[in-house]
Formats: sequence, C-alpha cells, structure tokens
Amino acid sequence: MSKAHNTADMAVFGFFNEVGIINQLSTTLLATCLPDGVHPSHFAIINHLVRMGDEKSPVRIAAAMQVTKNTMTHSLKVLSERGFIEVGPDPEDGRGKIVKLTYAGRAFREDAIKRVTDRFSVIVQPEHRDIMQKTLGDLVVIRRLLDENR
Amino acid sequence: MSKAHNTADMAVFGFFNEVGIINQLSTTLLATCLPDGVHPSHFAIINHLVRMGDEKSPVRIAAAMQVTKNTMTHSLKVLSERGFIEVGPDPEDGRGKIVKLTYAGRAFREDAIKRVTDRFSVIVQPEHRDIMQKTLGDLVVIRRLLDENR
DNA sequence: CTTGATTAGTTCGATGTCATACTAATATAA
DNA sequence: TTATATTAGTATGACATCGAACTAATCAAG
Repeated sequence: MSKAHNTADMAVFGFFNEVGIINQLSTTLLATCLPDGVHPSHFAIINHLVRMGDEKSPVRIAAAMQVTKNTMTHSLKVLSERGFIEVGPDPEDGRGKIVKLTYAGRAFREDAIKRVTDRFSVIVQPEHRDIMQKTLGDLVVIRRLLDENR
Repeated sequence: MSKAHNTADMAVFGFFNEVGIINQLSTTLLATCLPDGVHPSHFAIINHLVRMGDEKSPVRIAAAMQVTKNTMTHSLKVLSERGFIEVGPDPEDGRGKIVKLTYAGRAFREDAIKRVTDRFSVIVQPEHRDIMQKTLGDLVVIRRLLDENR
C-alpha cells in the first residue's frame, strides 16, 4: 500500500518526465534561433515585455518569469548592455526601477520570432499543432495546480 | 501571410510555454524533497540507473540524460563523493569507465522516491492524475518529434 | 604495421540560476 | 515622530551546464 510504484504514481512520474524532456529539447531548439550571447530566458523577458507591456519593475518581471530577483538583475544587465532595454529609476518609488523596451529590443524580438517560427514550422506539422492545441488546456490545469502549491 | 502571430503558432508557443513553467515548478518541488547538495539531475541519474540497469558508461548515461559528457563527468563526481555510485575502469575498453550503483545509492533512491511520492500525493488529486494519464500519450508524440529533429 | 580518424573522458572558462546577506527606501505601528 | 517591519535592488559565493580544446585509447584504411 505504501509501495511507491503503483500505476497512478507512474503516470505522474511519466508525465513530468516527458514534460522535462520536451522542455529541454524545445529550449535547445529555440537557442539555435537566437544570436550568440542571447539566452532563451532573455528572449522570454523581451517577449513578455512586448506582449504584456513594458514599463514594469524588475521585481514584477522576476515574478512573471518565475526567477529570483538577483537572476533578473543579471539578465536585465545583459539585455541593457545589448541595448534591448533601458532601466531607469521609478519616479514614484525611490527603491524601484522601471524597465523600458528600446526600438532595438522590439526589432530583435520580431526578428527572433520570425526565425523561431520558421524553424519550428518545418518540424511541427498540422497534426502536431492539433495535439498541442488539444493538450494546452490540460497543461494549463496542471500548471495552475503547481502554481497554487509552491 | 508571413505574419508570425497566427493562431496556429500561438498554440505552439503556448504549449511550449506551459511545458516550460510546469517543468520549472515540478523540478523546484522535487528539489525540496532531496537532501542538500543533491540536485534533481543527480536524482534522475540514480533513478535511470535503477530502472534501466547500471554498469553503464558515462557517455551512455549522458546520452540518456541528454546532457554533455563534461556535465556527466561533474555529476558523477558528485554522486561518487556521496557514495551513491562507484566508477571503475571498463575492462573491455581502456578509454571507458563503468558506473555501478552502490547499496547506499539504491537506498537513497528508495527514500527519495518515498518523499517525492508523499509530497506530490497531497497536491495531485485523482482528477489531475487522470489528466496526466490522458495527456501522456500526446506528450510522447511531441517528445519523439523533437527528439527526431534535434 | 602505420597512420589518420573516431571515441571516452577530462580540463578550462563562461554563463544562468539560486541562496544568503546586505543597503536603501517605504510602509506600518507605537 | 520614532521605531520596526517590509520591500527593491545589489553583491557574493556556490553550483549545474555548456562549448571548445585537450589527452589517451581504439578503430579503420592503406
């Protein structure tokens, strides 16, 4: 009864195992579409700022990206040196900062999106898109479950 | 038409996005079930050796874990220092080495599995298990797709 | 047998990420 | 108002991972 290897647990382990492999392979594939020195996590930050709006504080971006504040400090430094963002003080909070996308940042994102889309389009066929679309809702349920229990 | 933001692409991006978040949250959760200094990737190696059989070469384990050889060298050093594995020479190949599980390694794995199962069992409810089981086959299809195109 | 190519494992340097601890500014409570 | 607690961002050190270069051993071609 307390045996750890029942079928229900196996399904759970198998699920997370497949998720882990898919994540690794897709991230690696994404990385090949980005210029040297730009990590997938950097792309994710730019992408987030474009989609959800910039002018956010580092701590808010860190929460959205699910990384720690110091990781975000580091990532923002890289993006700033690349000229993709500008980090200025928050006029309403002396402690805070405000991250703003530059034109170069938006252009980089457009370019990267195009390369990524092209790259994936030769691999992902319509039947795979159907699978992803069909599965997406279930993944959201599991993601929310984990998000609420961390 | 070459617009990058059509609904099909959105489903693909959304899928990989959810997969990434689930992977991060589940890995973090798993990490809390492991003793200090034992990384989830270390647990994965031990787990693999128990399930698929030990007495494998580092390069084969690296391929199975989808990491580079040097990463495996590092991980095996950690596991060896912990006494979970023993690394000896390959009598049939002067270049190679053979990784062997110790009793302590197997005991660690049993203990970790128990803690992980207990931890997840209070979060993952039957309806979530159903979702994972239902989704598993689809995830395998996508995983294979990426595996064949890397 | 000898030479060139491949493979196993390691070393080195770089990078992303985290935990802990710290400073500075804001918010709350007495 | 003053003291305490909380929050934003940074600094430091640690670790997992990677790519490139290296050594040693095996394999393959002549």
